[in-house]
Amino acid sequence: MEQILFDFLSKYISLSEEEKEAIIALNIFRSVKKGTVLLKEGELSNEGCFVLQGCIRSYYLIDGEEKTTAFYTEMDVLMPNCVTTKEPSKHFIAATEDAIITVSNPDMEMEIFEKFPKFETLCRVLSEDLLTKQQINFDEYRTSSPEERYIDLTKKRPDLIQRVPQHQLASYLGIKPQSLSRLKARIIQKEKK
Amino acid sequence: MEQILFDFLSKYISLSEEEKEAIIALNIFRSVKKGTVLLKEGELSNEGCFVLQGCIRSYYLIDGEEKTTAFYTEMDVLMPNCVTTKEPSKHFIAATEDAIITVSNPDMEMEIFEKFPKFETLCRVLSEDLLTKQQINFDEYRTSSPEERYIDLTKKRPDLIQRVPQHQLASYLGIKPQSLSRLKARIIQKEKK
DNA sequence: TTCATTTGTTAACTTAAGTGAACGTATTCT
DNA sequence: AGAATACGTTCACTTAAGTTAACAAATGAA
Repeated sequence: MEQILFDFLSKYISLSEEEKEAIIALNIFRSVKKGTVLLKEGELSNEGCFVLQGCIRSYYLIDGEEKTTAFYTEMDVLMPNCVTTKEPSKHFIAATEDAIITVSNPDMEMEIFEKFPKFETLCRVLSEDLLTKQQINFDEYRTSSPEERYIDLTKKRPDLIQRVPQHQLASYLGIKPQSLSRLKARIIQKEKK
Repeated sequence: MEQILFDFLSKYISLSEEEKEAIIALNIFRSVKKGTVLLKEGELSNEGCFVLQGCIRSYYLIDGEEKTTAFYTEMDVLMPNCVTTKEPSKHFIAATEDAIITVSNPDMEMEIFEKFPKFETLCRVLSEDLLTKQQINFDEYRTSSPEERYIDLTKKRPDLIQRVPQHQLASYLGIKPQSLSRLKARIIQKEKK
């Protein structure tokens, strides 16, 4: 299990055995059951997480309706907005599948940064990386239609279409479940021609 | 002019005179004329910038049409995606108004990080901050309609509505200029009632 | 196993954004 | 100054998503 985390980290820096042990000593691995809500609207949290296995979803509750804004799967980093803003969360975080994650908070980071300064470089590069990915994602969302977004998703994250309920997927694409069904039918029609 | 930059940085760390001088010595201030294209699609750049005055715009050219995805104004940090991805840029960056900016690249960062390690902490915290802001922005975009986005913009960035051409604004809101005109007329109608 | 809830699809109708064109007004270039 | 271009709005028509409702299938709990 630890190996997945170290594989991910090795994309950014190489770790000595001592450093790996320091990470394991933090005892950060958690197992989460499907349906578990990790963060509710209005709550404060200072924990970020890394997904080793399973699927975690972020969503807003607006006029009694769930609006899904993100799915975090294997090798994804999840940092709730309230960790940075230090204000009550406006969104929910919940497990859409059974999941195994690691959990960390700023105090733990500080501790590690002091022992091993290169972890701060890791975190800087990682968050610059995440920022760019997020920016590209946002730009793609802005510059495409729901249909294009769906087709794009079948290419970039084909697993999501299988593992996630369609109404959550529709919401993630910015439309209603009925529109997603219609859109899929439309695509099949086009393919036949 | 330098003062604006130091005011911004002081939100994250306090700087000694020596550190301020080290920054000034880098000679990073640039003046940019309205209309100047700073980055074209297909080009590579490793320069990020900070806007001291004026307005810089990011946009994509899709089927001969400009799709505006961001406006950077006073105190905003602009990091083109290609700086991180190291692949040819997919978007353009241009000055929508005359502007004064600072420019920096990873080599300059490295140099500063070595002399003053706390600059790396600054950059880590700054990019974590930007990531969260970007995430909140994206979530708001996803969970609202063009009309809501327009009303939201009048509250959060009222200056933009005055200083930016309406067709760029429409594109930024994810609609055509005609729809923006219609939407504004609709809002006025509602206000009358 | 059965009953209830959740989920996914289809259909008819409504609403709002896209499209193409016209028109008046700025702005810019020569 | 005059012509050309760019800009913003309005209009009629098209297109796609929202809404409401019905129904079938899958899932889950009693």
